[in-house]
Amino acid sequence: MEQEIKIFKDYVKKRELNKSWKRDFVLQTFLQTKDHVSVEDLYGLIKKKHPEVGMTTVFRTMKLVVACGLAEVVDFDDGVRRYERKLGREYHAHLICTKCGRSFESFDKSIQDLASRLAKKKGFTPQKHRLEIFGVCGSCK
Amino acid sequence: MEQEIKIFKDYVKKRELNKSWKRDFVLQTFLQTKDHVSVEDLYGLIKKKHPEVGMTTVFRTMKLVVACGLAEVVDFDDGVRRYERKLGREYHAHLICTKCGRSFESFDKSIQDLASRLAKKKGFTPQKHRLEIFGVCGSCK
DNA sequence: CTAAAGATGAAAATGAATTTCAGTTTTAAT
DNA sequence: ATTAAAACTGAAATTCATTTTCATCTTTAG
Repeated sequence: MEQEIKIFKDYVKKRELNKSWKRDFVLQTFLQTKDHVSVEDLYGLIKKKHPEVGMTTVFRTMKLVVACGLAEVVDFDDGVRRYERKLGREYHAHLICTKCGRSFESFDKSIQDLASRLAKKKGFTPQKHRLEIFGVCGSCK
Repeated sequence: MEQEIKIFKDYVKKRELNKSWKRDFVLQTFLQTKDHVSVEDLYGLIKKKHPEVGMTTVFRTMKLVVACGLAEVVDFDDGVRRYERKLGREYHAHLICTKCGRSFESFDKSIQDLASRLAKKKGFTPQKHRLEIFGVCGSCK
């Protein structure tokens, strides 16, 4: 987490942005989450301690957090943007249960291998990829 | 295309919906498209011949077309829902160029194999999956 | 033919995300 | 420390894709 905060601060400095405790608090709150949080989720958590931080700031901060590579946007097909921590986490696929809505992660080297193989085959320089598997989870069936 | 029209008509009958030439025309227009069309794309095509068909009907019809399995929703991260024909098309990954925005398809058996292997490993019954690879295409670099 | 069930388009509503703007905070130069 | 410029902020307004509403038109069964 220290490392992530440093990356964020460096990024803020590089972009010549001012410092702001609200922004820092949004980041800190985000870094304490697991899995996949929406802005609304985060805003709910933040409000408990600092109701003076607005939703807009959460949106704005998360855009920065993505921009500096600390978070990634994930899409579960429900119209809400979610974020997950990126740093130090290997690439992973998402398994989304279509019954209970819970999501799981699958770490597997072969996903990356496959993605870059397919990209090269088409003359692409791959930047990122995502694999989402929808199905029914063990406890739902 | 005949086959797809039959599937649609059967589905409409099963759901006890009335018939409607407008709906049929939306389907027909969709079936003539390649790649990945948004409702706006489709509406543009439809308006040329039948300006009396409204955007709402296109939205409503495409929901049916997806429901009966003739189309699939694809997400290119730009906030617009796109549809692609499904029937008789093998599963494929999408390669999306982050410079020009064009998208390509990659057919490769190993994607399915990998997805179902990962699903089973987690106790999931897989229903569908999607793989999107973002990068820079050959002509953009 | 006719009434009920469905389908339709225009307009209103929705809802997540973004922009605007006036007021607040931070910064860097004094 | 003072201060003016630049950046940041929340609330409200805006955007934009999609959905809903509703009065009207079309289809269907009887």
